[in-house]
Amino acid sequence: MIREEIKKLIEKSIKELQKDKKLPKFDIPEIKIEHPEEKVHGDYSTNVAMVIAKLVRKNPIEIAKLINWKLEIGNWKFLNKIEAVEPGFINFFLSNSVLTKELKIILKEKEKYGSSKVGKGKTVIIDYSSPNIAKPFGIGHLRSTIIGQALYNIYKFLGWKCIGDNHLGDWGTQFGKLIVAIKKWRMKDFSVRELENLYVKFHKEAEKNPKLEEEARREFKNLEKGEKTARKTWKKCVEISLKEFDKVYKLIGIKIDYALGESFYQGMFEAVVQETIKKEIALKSQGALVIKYPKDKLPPAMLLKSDGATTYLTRDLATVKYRLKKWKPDLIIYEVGADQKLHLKQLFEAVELLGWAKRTEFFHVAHGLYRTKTGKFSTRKGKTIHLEEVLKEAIEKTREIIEKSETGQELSKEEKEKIAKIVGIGAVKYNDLFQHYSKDIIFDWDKILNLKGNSAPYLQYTFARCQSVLKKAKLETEPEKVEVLTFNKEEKDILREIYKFPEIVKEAADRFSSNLICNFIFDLAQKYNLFYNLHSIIKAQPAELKIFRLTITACVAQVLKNTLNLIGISAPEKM
RNA sequence: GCCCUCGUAGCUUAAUUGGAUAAAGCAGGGCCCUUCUAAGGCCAAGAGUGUAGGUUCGAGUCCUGCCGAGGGCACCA
Repeated sequence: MIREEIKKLIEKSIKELQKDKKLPKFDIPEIKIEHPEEKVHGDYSTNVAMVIAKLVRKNPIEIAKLINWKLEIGNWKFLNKIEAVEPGFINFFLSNSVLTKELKIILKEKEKYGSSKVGKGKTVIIDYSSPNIAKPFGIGHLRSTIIGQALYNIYKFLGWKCIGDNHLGDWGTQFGKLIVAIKKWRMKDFSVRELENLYVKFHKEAEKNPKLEEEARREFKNLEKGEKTARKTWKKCVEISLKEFDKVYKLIGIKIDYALGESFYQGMFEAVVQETIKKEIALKSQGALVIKYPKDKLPPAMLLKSDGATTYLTRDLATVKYRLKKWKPDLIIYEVGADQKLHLKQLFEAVELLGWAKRTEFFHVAHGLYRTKTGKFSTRKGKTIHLEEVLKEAIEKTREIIEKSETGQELSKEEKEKIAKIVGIGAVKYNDLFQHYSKDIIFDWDKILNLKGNSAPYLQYTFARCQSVLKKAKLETEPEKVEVLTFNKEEKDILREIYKFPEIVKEAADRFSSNLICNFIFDLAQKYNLFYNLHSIIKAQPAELKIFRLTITACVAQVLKNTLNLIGISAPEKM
C-alpha cells in the first residue's frame, strides 16, 4: 500500500538525518499520514516535522525542509513531487502512472478489490440485531441489524473469521408479564401483533394495579423452574416471533450465522453465579445478589433478583463464557443501543474481574436511538413504528418515481417491481448507515424515504448508469491497454479518489464506522457523475482515450458494487 | 441529585480522532437533455461550529464553567 511506503520513506529519512547529525537523537514519533482536504496540498501529507519540532524545540518548517531534502534524494518512483510548506507539512503528490496502475489493479482484482488479509487468523464475534421475542420487529432493531451486518461484511472482507450471533431476547420477566396477560385475558391463539397489544395492555393495567408486576415476576420464576404451562406458553411465543423475524430478515436480505438467544444459556446460569460468589465479586444485598465494583467505579449490578430469578446480566455473562470457550475470539462487538451503555460497561468490567478475558477485546457499538420529534419510541406504551410498514412505504414511493422517470419507461413490469424493492429497501438501509452510529436518528418519513442526494438510490443509479455505458460501448475493458498518462481535471479527480478504497475499508473496521464507507462512495459517485456530464465516453477520440474513459467507468462501477456489497445494498444493472 | 452522550448553514449530516480556506445532501433561487440513464449535472446564496474562558505553532475536535437536548442510575431488557 502506498501509504505504508511513504511511511517507510519518511522513517528512513529521519534515521539518516540523525546518523548524519543533522537531527539530534530522539525516538521517532508515530508517523501519521493523511489525505489533505485541499487537492493543492497533494495526495498524502504528514505533520511529523511539526511533531519533531516540538520534541527538539526547533522551527517546524526548517525540520520539514530538512526531511524533504533527504526524501528528495531518495528513491521514489511512485511520486511526482514532494514539498515542504508552512507551517511544517510535507506533502506528497502521486504520479500519474501510479494512479493509472491502480485502475489495472481494480480490473484485475474485481470483487476482491479493497479486501485484504490483515485479519487472517483472527476471530470476531458480532452480536447484532437481537430483537425481543413477543415484540414486533421495530424500526429500532433495524439499526442494530443493518450496522451489525455491515460490520460483519467489512471484517470478513479484511480476512477475519466472523461469527454473527443474533442474541435474541427470549428470556426474562417480559415473559412473566405475557403469561400473566394471556391467563388474565384468556387468550388461546395469538399473533405477534396481539402479543404486542397484550404487552401494552399489561403495562397500562400494571400502572393501576402494581400487583401485576409481582405476579409477572412470579411467573417468570416459574418459567425458570421449568413449570409446565409457563414453559408451553413461552415456547409458543418464541415460535411465532421467530417466524415473523425470519420474514423480515428475508425481506431485507439479512442472514445471521447463529440465533442462540438468551434462553440457550439456561443451563449455565448456576455455574456463573457460583463463580462470582466464589471469586468474591458478588455479594448479597437487600435479598438480591449484586456485583460490587471496586472503589465504586461503577454502580452495583444485579445478578439475581431477591426471588432468585436471573437478570440479563446473568444471561450476558453466561453468553460471554460460552463464546470465549467455543470460539476463542480476539474481539467481540456488541451492536446494541446506546441506552445499554452502563449495562455493557458493567458486563465488560465483570468479565475483567472474573479474569476471563485474557486476550479478547470487547467493544460496544452504542448506536443512537430512533426518536420521534417528541421523545423515545416505547414498546411498553405501544409507541413503535413497524419496520414492515416503513419498507412498504419506501417501496411504494420508489414505484412512483420509476413511473415518472425517463429510464423507467423502458422497463418491463417485472423489472420495475424488482427495482422498486431493492431501491426502496436500499434507501432505508442507507439511512441507517451513512451517519455516525452514535447519533440519534429522529424518525421522519420524509428523511427515511429520501431517494435522492446522499442516498442509496443515488449510488445505485450511478452504478446502473455505468453499466449502461459499458453495455453500449460493446468493448471489453482490458487492463493492459490502459496507457493514457495525461488526464483532464474530472478524470484526475476520480483517480485521486478511487485508490483510497482499501484504506477506507480498514479504517471503517478500526473505527466500527460504516459511515466512512458511505462518505467515500458518495464522493466517488459524485465525481463520476460530474465527469459523465462533462465528457463523452463512447464517442471519445482517439481510441486510447475511449478505452481509458471506459476503464474509469468500469472501475467506478466495480468499486461501487464492492462498497454496496459491504453495506448490504444491491446494485441493480438497470433502474 | 449523580454518571454518560450529543449541540456544526432553515433542516439532516461530514470533517481522516489536534492540522492547511469547516465539506455535502435536503428545502428554496437560476441554468443544462439534436451526446452514452435528468433518480443526473452546473452556478449563486447560506454557518465560523450552543456559550464564556483556557491549553497549543495550530481547536468543531482536548480541559473548565454555564445553557439546551437525550440516555442511564437494583428487582424491564
